[in-house]
Formats: sequence, C-alpha cells, structure tokens
Amino acid sequence: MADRTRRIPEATVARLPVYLRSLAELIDEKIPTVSSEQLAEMAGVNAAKVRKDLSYLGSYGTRGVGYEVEYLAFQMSRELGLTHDWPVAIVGAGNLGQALANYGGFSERGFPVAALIETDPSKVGEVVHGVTIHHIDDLPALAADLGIAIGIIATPASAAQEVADRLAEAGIGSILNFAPSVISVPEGASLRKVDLALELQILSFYQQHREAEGV
Amino acid sequence: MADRTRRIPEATVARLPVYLRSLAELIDEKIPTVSSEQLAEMAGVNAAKVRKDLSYLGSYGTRGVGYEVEYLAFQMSRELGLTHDWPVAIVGAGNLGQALANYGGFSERGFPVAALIETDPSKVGEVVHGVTIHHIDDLPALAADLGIAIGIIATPASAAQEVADRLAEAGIGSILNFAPSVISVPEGASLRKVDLALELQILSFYQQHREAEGV
DNA sequence: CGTGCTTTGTGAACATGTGCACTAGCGGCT
DNA sequence: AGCCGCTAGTGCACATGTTCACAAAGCACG
Repeated sequence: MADRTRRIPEATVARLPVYLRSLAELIDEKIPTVSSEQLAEMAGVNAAKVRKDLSYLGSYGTRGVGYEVEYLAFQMSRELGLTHDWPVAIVGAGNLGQALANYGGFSERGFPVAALIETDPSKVGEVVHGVTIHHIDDLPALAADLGIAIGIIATPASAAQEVADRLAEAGIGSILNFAPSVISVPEGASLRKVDLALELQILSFYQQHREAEGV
Repeated sequence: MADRTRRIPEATVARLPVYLRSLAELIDEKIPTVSSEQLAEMAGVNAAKVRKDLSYLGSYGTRGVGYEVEYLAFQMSRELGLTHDWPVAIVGAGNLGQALANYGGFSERGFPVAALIETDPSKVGEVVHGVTIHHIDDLPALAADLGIAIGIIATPASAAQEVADRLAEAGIGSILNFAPSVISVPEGASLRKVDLALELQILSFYQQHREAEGV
C-alpha cells in the first residue's frame, strides 16, 4: 500500500465507521494501543481484514505493538470526512421524517438536521424538534446557505424519485433513501438506501428456510 | 440450475425483495408479462443479473416472451416465506422503538408488530399504537404464544448484546439490529443491521473525496 | 548486541459476485 | 411446415472481496 493511489475498496469504506466506533470505545476506556486482533474482535470481523483495511489508510501500525488508538481514530476521522459537521436536510415531514428529526443520533454523530423539507404548503413554517419546515422550492437556497451536502429522503415511495431529482438540482451530492423505492441519481452522486421491509423480508427468507430444514 | 441444490447466493436473496416490489407494481398496472430487460430497469440492475437471479428460483420464464408476472410473484413470495405474516417483537420502547411501532410499513408488508418489550418495569403495561408493552422476562412465553420468530432491537447500544442473547434464548432466530453496536448471535441465527449514522458516515466519505477532487 | 516474542503489512490462493455474449427454445407469421 | 424474431438461461471471463500464511520489523530482556 506504499502506493499513493489510495482508492479504498467499497467494502472497506463500509467497515471504517465500525472500526471508528470501536476506537471511540477504547478512547473512553483510556486504552492507548490496540492490536488488529482486538479490534477485529470488537468490530466482529477477521483480524487479517482489519489489517488490510487499515493499510489502505496508510501504515499507521507498529509491528510487535499494534495501533495507537487516538492517532488511528484521528486518521480515520479525517479519511471519512468527520473532522467537521455535515448538516443534513430531511425531505418529508411525515411520521418517518419527524421521527428521524427527533432521533438524536444524527446531531450527536456530526450530522445535525439543518432543515425539514415539505411539498405540502400547510406544513411549511411549523417547527418540529427545533427544526423549521421549509418548502421544497427553497431547497437550492437552503442548501447553499446552510452548506447542506447530504439529503435524506423520508417521503412515500411515489415521491422519492422526484425528490432525488430536486436534491440533485440543489447541488446535494449525497442521498440516503428511506423510501421503499428504487431511485437513480446523477453520475457522480452517492446513494445509499435503508429499507426496513426489505431487511425483514431477507430475514424471512432465511427463517423460512431454517424452519423448512428443521422439520 | 437444473440442480435441486437450490442454494441461493446472498447477493441474490438481497435483491429478491426489490424484484418482488417491482412485480407488485406491475400487478397493480395489470401488466401480465415482463421481460428481464424491463424488470432490470425497474429494479435498477443489469438484465443478465435478473435472469441469473430468477434462474435460482427455478425456470419460470418463457423464451421469446418473458415472465408471467403473477406466477413469478407467487413463486418469489413463496421462496421468501411471505405467504404468511411474520409477527415481530420490538425490544426497546424508547423513541426509536415507538417510532418503529408506529410506522405502518411493517404490518402492511406482512410483519405485524405483535409486542413491544422493555426492561424498565414502569413502562410495562402501557399501550403504544395498539401494541402492549411487555417485560423482557415474558419474552419466551410471548414468542411461543404469538409465534414470534423475528426480533427488532431498538435499544441503546449498551443493551444490544444482552437483548440479542435474550432473544436467542427465547427461540427467536432472526434479529434486526438498529442499535449502533456490533452484536453476535448464535450459529444458525440470522442477523441484519440498520445503522443510520454508519450510512451517513459512508456518504460523508464519498462526499469528502468528491469535494477534495473538485478543488 | 543478539535472541525471542509479538504483531503488522502483504502476496497469493480462494470465494463470491458481475456482466458479456452466446445458445436454446418459444411463439407468431408466411 | 418452416423460418424469423425475441428473450430466457447459462458458460465463461473478469472484478471484487476474503482469508491464510509468512516475511519484515519493532520491542524487551538478558
């Protein structure tokens, strides 16, 4: 990995936050160094994978010793772009949107909810958990003013693609989609999805097959 | 795929629900047949992948024609175990747990919330959105009585592993973990996780790198 | 200063997943 | 009946991800 071409594999990127959370725990416990073995245990993965993943960030370990917790956490935060907050906009102020705005986990982890967005004009202006509801037409201005680069779609499935388009137009390049709907974003933008029913259906598949087996 | 050994790859299993949702749309529109090309478009994947995925279910297409929508949907539901409801238990009646209980998407898609579970005795007995809060000690009895095979962890991270253990003891073999915490389940059980902060951190990584690029 | 213990970093084998490109086979039309 | 157009099914090459196993390198101790 002496290479400057630090193209980090997707699978690795998806694990970095897990490592980072483990490191945060170690910092709380004032543990100064950690081996790949220990970190693997905490993150629920294989030690070789930890070492390979970390090696993409650079050569931050010491042979015979392990990794310095604070230093590694810092490097990882930097790589993940977590050295500053990322204000997010939640589109859709229905049940889900309000629950997400209410959920403290976001701000706490550096993703403050800067705006709630609606299409329904009757809701605009309301304040939910300290966040004002804006109209979707104001999105470009809001995004620019508040420096919003991440949008969360919490609308019904039928509106999701339309919203994604509006977000993209407003210059928001990262989208997290909670709507149970396949959407596409422009080349160069990032899209991740959280689909609760889908997760349950996957569990159902394996449960079903276990039960069929067991009989 | 003439083989009876229908071991369906994980990646395929994860896509089946997406196909099924697309098929449901086609049924609504009363469209009788669909080609892999069309289905691929709807599901946001490659047509060859659709064909390969579907071939794991059996040979349900007709060359030159496509797939019969209703028949395929039925076969897929059967394979996913969606021919009957799967009652679920949500553990943790805090913000997140209550929001999930409230979220209609579950029951609607065949996963009715049969019980809310708490450790805090002062909450036990309350009814939230028609669901009674039970104590975690009653979990084994509840699971058996109500036929609960899927548990949802909506507790703080610190309680997640303990809850997972209790769920496993109660004979619940499928777990969906919303807590930002790595947990382990017994061999043979299924575990999926939904981690909102993690998704945002992944988005942050790519956003950060795009911005660095763009400068 | 050298020896032994430990742990990283990584090459290489293996496993899984993807996508092209071709073959097989059905339906409709002449 | 035979031909043509279309689309499923799949072998194969390639890409990505995982894991093992080992050499390289640091530290501690005599």
